Amino acid sequence: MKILMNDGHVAECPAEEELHVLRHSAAHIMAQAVKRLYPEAHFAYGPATEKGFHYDVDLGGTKLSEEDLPAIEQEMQKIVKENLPFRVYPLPRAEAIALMQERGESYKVEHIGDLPEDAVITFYQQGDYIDMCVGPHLTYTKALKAFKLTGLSGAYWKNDQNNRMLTRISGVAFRTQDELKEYEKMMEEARARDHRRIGRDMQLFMTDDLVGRGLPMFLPKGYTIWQELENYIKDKERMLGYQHVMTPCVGTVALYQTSGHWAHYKENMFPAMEVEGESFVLRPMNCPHHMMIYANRPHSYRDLPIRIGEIAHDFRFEPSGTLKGIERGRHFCQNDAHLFVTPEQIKDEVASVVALIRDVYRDFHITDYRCVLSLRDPEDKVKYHQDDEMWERAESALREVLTELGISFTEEIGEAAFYGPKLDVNVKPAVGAEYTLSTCQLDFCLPAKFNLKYIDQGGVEKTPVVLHRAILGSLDRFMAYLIEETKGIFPTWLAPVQVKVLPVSDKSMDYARGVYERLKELRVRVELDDRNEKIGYKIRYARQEDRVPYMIIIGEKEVQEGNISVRDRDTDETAVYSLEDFSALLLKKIAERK
RNA sequence: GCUGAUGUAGCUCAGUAGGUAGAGCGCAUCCUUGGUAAGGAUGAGGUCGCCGGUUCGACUCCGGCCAUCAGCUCCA
Repeated sequence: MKILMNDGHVAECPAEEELHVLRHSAAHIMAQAVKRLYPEAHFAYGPATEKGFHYDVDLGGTKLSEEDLPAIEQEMQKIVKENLPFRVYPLPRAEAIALMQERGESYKVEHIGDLPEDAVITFYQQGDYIDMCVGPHLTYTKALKAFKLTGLSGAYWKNDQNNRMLTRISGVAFRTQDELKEYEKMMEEARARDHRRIGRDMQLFMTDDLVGRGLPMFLPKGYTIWQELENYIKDKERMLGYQHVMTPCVGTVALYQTSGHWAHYKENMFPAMEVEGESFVLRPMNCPHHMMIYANRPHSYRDLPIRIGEIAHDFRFEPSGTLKGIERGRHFCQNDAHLFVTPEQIKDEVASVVALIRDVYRDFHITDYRCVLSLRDPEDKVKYHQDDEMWERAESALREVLTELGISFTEEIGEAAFYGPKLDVNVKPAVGAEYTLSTCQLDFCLPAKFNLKYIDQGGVEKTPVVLHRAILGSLDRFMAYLIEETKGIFPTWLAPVQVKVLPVSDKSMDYARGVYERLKELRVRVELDDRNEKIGYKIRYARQEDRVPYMIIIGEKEVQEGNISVRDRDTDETAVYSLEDFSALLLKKIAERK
């Protein structure tokens, strides 16, 4: 594929760049189509994206609806057919501004203002459409062979919600029609994996308007998984010396004033409740409660590290537009812990947290994740606790430890908690934007605010350092992730129903019931399908609806021979066992969390 | 919260130029006792998201609200 570089020469495109160029040019072609249909349109940013492209457009008073997309797409097809050549030319800054002003492209003018004084400003033009752009681009419009407009949404100018909202028109583009079809198929599969859909189909959780927005409720089957996860992580933590506590979901406003949440986090909290002259809030985090537990009695350096863990219910007033099933709600349960350590212990404890994250990810086969060192934005005087020296110390300490541990991470400014920097481990869901699963945060701030102390070797009072960490993040979100990764086909130890007993007919019902009762005694999560249906129907149901790992089929043959036929979900193969042999194997598998 | 779209049975979806609704699956009952992914019959389910307005009459038209979805912003 030939591409037009911004110095005017035509080059062969490196294979790995092809899609990006294609998509970027698609954005320009779309802009041209939009300009033809809506001469009043002005353009902001129009980049290539992961699977396609979008352009943020200011249409003045014109409202676009999804019904208008086919017309824009058709106009794009027309432009492709016209096979217009792309041209490129540089302009001196003043002329560039003049050209954009003349065309009413105020966003481009503003963009030029943000560029360095000596920047070379290049313009790409196809037909009568001119766009300020560094390129490269296609050489002819006909090179765009497979694209589709996918949606319409809003987007803030420069991603700032204080700015004007523009109309974002999005599309996808690929090298060939086949690739496009492949993509559409993949998207359909992704939608089928959406945890909200599977959660409803499998009866894992529900929501109700009357209960409230962003307040999911776990149904018996979902809560079963939830409890298994809770036991799993608490068990791991106990082995690492964590002690678990239980604290209330409410605290006084004064508590959160002390911690600084009231100053830095109030926007995300439910408003205060006045009771008998005191103000209470639903807690958004558990740090203050755990600080008070630490402060409950004096500590020696010999006691540290103290690791306080809790599966804690939290409430955050999330903007309504951000709620998403159990991935992000206004109530959730954190797998939270606070590690109170001496400065010398920071490194070992961070290492131990990182090791735990890796261990857990191995258990759940999580391989596709990204580590981010989240730093404060020093310019943001509102969001962050103000203490430059403290931030300097915390950020460099955390960076140093992560580097020493050989973790590859990217740094992101303005992503820190108000009290300190964090290591975030991010994953991507089937549908939607990346989110944080695990986090480990280094905090020199809260221990001081709560005046926490320990007595060091020399008998001197010192302030401990606190690590805030969540491994499963929130159980809710972790479950959302698991549902999407497994498509609801949970490993046996997590499966809400582990075994389903399916009698072939009433003649084998008594025997089947005996098998069912025995497995129940062994604490296996077992169900008996005693409905008056054919065996084929029961099997289909057990597979499709419940995704049950094991089906035990009981007919007259099994009754006579005194054994059971077990059909394995994963292999689809049926084998004959004695009930005792099978249950021994099953219990072992469950105990090993497989 | 912002921009846009959507809201009909448990689920997936039809439907009416305004005359109070249908299908498939699921569910219940009966027949069938059937051996590894759909046996048959009958039946019960709907304040057509909620509240107002226009109209003789609104699921349909208009307004407001609520919720959901996509994206933006934000976050565990």
